[in-house]
Amino acid sequence: MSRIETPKPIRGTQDIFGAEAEAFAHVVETFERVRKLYRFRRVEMPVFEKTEVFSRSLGETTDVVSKEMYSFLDRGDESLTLRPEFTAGIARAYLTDGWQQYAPLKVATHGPLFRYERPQKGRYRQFHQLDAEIIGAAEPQADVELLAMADQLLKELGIADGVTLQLNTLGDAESREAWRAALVEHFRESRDALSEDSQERLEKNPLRILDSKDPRDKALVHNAPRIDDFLSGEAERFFLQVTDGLDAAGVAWTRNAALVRGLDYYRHTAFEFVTDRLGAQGTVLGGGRYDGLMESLGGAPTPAVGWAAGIERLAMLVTDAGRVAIDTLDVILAVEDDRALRVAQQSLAQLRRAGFSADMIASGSPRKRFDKAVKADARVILGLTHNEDQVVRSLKGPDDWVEKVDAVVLPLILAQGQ
RNA sequence: GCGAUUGUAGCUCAGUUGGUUAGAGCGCCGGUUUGUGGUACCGGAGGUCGCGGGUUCAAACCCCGUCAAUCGCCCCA
Repeated sequence: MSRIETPKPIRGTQDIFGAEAEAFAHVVETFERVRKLYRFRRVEMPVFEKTEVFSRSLGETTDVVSKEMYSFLDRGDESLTLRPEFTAGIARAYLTDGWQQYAPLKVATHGPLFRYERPQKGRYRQFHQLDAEIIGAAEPQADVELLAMADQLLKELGIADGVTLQLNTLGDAESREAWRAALVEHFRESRDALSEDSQERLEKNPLRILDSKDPRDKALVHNAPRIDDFLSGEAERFFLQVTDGLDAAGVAWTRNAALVRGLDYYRHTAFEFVTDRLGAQGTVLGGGRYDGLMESLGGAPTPAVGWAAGIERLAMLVTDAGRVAIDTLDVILAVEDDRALRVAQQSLAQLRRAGFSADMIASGSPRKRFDKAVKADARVILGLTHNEDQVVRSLKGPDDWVEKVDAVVLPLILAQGQ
C-alpha cells in the first residue's frame, strides 16, 4: 500500500492565519478608508496579463524580466505572466479601456503579486500590495497628494514612528541622462576601488551603485556627482513645488540624494518610506513619477505618479506596534448536558441575530465543557445544563452584559416544552 | 543564483563521546476529584527523527546529496 504524500506548499507562498491575518485585514481596511478620503477610485485588475505588458514597460534586457517573473505559455501558446506589479497593468487598462476620458484619474487597488525571488524576511513569491496611482496629472500637486495619502495611511496604522519619508528627484529625461553619464565617469575613474558587485553595476545599472551596502562603495558614493548639479530649471522648479507642497501639508520628509530607480521611465520625484525595524527589507512604501511609462506601452505621452506598499511588511509593523485589537468574544455557551442542546442551539442563533458574537462548546466530555468555555475568554459564559426535566442556565460575567444576554436567553428557557 | 544557520509528536523544544523500546511541556481524547466552576490527579491517541544515499556490529547523532524554513547577499518593477 503506497502512502499518500501530502503536497507541500509552494516555496515563497504563505498561509496567513490568526493574528497575522487580522493584522493583514486591518491594513487593508485602513487603506480602503483613507483612499476614500482622498477620493481614489477603486479598481480591480486581472492577476495575469500578456507578458509584453510587463516586459515592454520594464525593458527587455533586465534581470527582472528574464529571471524574476512568473511567466508561462497558455494553451494558445501565448506567453502570459502573473503580475509582478500593479502599475503596468493599470497603465495598460488606461490605454485599452478608454480611461483617458477620466484624466486626471486617481485609482487605488490591492491584491496579490508574484515575483520569482528567494524568500526572506518580509519577501515572498506571492506577496500582497496596496497601490495608488494618479494618471494624467503632470502637476507636482499630484505628487504631494499621493504622498500626503501615504503619510496619513501610515499614521492611521499607528506605525509612523521610526518611519521616514525619503525623497529625491531624478529630474527630467535630460537631467537624468546627464547625471547618469557623470556618475559613470566618476566611478570609472576609481573602478578598481569599487566592490565586485558595483563593477558589474557600472555596466548594467550605474545608478544602483549609489545605494550599495558595501563600505568600499560608500566611500566613493560620498563624493559622487549629485543630481542637483544636473537639474534643468524646470526640473528644479518641479521638485521645489513638491517639497513646498509637502511642507504646507505637514508631511515630514528628508532628502536622500542617493535614492534612485532602476528603470528609465521614472522621472522627477522618487520616494520611499523607510523603517529601521525590518532588517534588510526596510522599505515600507515606495513609488515615484513615471512619465515615460505610457509610451513604452504604445500610448501617448502621459504623466503619472504612484506608489505601492507591501501589506505583509505593514502588517508586521502593525503587529509589533500592538495595534491590532483582537475582537473579544461576547458569549460562550457551555452545553453541560446534551439534553440542553436544543435550547443551546436556539440561544446561539438568537444571540447572533441580536448582534452578539457567540460560540458554543458542546462536544467532548460534558463535565469538561465549562472549563473549555472559561478558556475561550468571552465576556459572558452561558452554562446550560439539565435539572428536573428542565434546562437550567447560569450566567457569569459583568452585570450589564449578563443582563443583555439574559434578555435574549431567558425567553427561550421559559418557552421550553411549549 | 550565492552564503550562514536550522529541520525530532498538532505546537514549543530536550535527546550526553554513535549504544536497548526516541522523551517533556502545551494542545487533543477519555476517566477520577471538585460541583457554579479557570483545580488537581490518572490514563490514552499521536513520530517514515524533512527526504535519499553512505560509513558502522549499531545512526536522531558522523559523511554526501537533496528539499524546505529562517537570516543575509545579488536583485528589487
